Amino acid sequence: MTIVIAGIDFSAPAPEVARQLIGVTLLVDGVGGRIIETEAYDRDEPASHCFIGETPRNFAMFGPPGRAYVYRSHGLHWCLNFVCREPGHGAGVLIRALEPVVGVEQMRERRGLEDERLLCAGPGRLAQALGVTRAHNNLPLDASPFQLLARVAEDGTAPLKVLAGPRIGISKAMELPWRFGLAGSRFLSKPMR
DNA sequence: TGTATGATCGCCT
DNA sequence: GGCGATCATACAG
Repeated sequence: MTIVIAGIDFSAPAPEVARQLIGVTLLVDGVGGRIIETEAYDRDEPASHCFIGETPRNFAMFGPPGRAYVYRSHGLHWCLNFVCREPGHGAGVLIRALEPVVGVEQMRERRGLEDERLLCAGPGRLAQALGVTRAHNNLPLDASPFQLLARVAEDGTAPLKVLAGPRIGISKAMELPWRFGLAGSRFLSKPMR
């Protein structure tokens, strides 16, 4: 069984989906932009919420692929993930940053901030700018309020340059290069190296 | 440019 | 009881 949204097969392994998501446009209620930074997580690896098995918090990650998994981080921030692999596996992609494109003014209002560079540079900031909360947990990504738009074919120039590196803010499985980012983008939460 | 710290809460041990 | 898949602010150098 495969589920394809915006040209991406969400039943693929998380690192693969994470890499392919770079350049895809994500809108929530018509507000959003181009994904430029992601991280992959899988139940077989101890940095993942799924490592310990299914719980009330992470149940969405064990559901069908192509849905959202939203969790609260540090009691303050919401973070948005895309579920992948087959149902019951436990894998997902954390959306860490995007380049604001549509509804920039509304994002500014939600964030109470002028600097466009910091509107969506980080998972907590991104969720706030897009108005993502627990209410979005377990919702399918191919239906309202979500909208995923396939990466537009580059106009004959070079394909997107995607770099990989260690994930941010974790203390386990640091060796996995499962963070992906668009090379040189100024909207990254941190530069890639 | 870098390191430290507080805010704040659900979930796990 | 403790600890985050974080962020903003406050300082030091």
